[in-house]
Amino acid sequence: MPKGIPSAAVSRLVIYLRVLTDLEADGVGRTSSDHLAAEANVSAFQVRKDLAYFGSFGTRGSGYVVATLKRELRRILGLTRQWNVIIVGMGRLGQALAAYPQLDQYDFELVAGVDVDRAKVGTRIGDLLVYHLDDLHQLLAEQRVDIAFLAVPVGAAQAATDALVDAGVPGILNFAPTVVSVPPAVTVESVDFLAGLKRLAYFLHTPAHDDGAVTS
Amino acid sequence: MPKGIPSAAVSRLVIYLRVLTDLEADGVGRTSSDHLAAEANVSAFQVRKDLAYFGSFGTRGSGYVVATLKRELRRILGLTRQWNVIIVGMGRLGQALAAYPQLDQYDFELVAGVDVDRAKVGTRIGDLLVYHLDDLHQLLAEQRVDIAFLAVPVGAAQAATDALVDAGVPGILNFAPTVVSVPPAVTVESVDFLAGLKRLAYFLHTPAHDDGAVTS
DNA sequence: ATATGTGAATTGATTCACAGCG
DNA sequence: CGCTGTGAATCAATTCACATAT
Repeated sequence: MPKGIPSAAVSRLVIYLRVLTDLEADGVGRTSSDHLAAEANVSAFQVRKDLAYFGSFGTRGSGYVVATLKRELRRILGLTRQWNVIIVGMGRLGQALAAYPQLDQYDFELVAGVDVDRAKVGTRIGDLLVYHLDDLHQLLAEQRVDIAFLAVPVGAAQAATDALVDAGVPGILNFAPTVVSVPPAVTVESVDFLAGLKRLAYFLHTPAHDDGAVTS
Repeated sequence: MPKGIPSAAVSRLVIYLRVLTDLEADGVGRTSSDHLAAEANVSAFQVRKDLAYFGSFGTRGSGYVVATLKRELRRILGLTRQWNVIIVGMGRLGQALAAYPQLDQYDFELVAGVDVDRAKVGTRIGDLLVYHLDDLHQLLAEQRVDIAFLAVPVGAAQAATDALVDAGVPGILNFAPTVVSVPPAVTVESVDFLAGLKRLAYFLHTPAHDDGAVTS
């Protein structure tokens, strides 16, 4: 069924899922596209269209059952299986990520750290055993790895990416403020706060904005 | 001149600026849309169109002068003036941001920390003096503040945002994994690694991807 | 009566082809 | 002759209006 889905729609599904989680925690049983739209800062049309890309999950006249829609969104987003994650680069950022509390909320499981610093290799940081970047193949032989958090300095990002690709890691969440190149079989998402900061500078610097809304 | 500029174009300008900075560091004096495109993982059409939104900066037949184009992009993005930044939420993330090395590279100047923990208020973290959230007005009276890094827990994000809006902070870089609402006069950019992670899960989970490229 | 689901219309962004200039 | 700059064309995404189901 997924055919030509705007990737912006996927970003919004993530938001809807959060809203639903909050609603469920508040004991709300049913909701509507209007309500979801208000919480997510988008239009109700948008909510219904985004959901329609994947199926139909509501009942006309009465809206959506929170628990049902939440379950469906988790399924659509792939959040019903376990994802094994390694952290590449155990500096300040890598360590902060290792200590991040709610990662396992949706079965993201940290399975190892990776660094090039021999002083760190073999130690435990948090409860992650640290491997050397050169031992990635060995690590991947022992352990399925779905996702790598790339938390190395800019200058090391492409080389580390190449090593990850070579070892067969299919997904990379890139925290380095640079574009990394990968072959088509590998998927990269970037989390780039310096880019966000500079976009913000642009919007503040330049009049002509009417929004007040959010981007990811 | 800025009229109906795709916000994706702004994101790409940030990338082009990085590429130019690298080129300059390598002593390269001239470049072309083809070359920039290759480095930024986009098409040469895209590079030229993005630049054309703001003016014309090259010379036909020979391309762009690195130093000139870099200067123009800095000007367009608003990176030629100083931006005063406060960090709201001096927990693990706030402290990591306070210690981030290259922030002043483009005149982003950290001027204060903010927290609600009385044990932190009045102390220095890094070299940031920490204010109480309730004293924002006082802080803003002493000091121009252009941008707040919102690094508080999810549950506190909207309340802290309201306080920032009320105190008159025009720009917010939101690190909390939630949508915050602001009036139209305030600009928010979000840096949401959990959302990025879930998008990544979706793309890995769902076939139908041909890309290998990046998003911000 | 009410709120979803969806084809059609509109708006927006990207791609293209080539005119324009050095 | 080469590479930029840009109107025109294509492609994608959002908005809308309303038919549809409960």
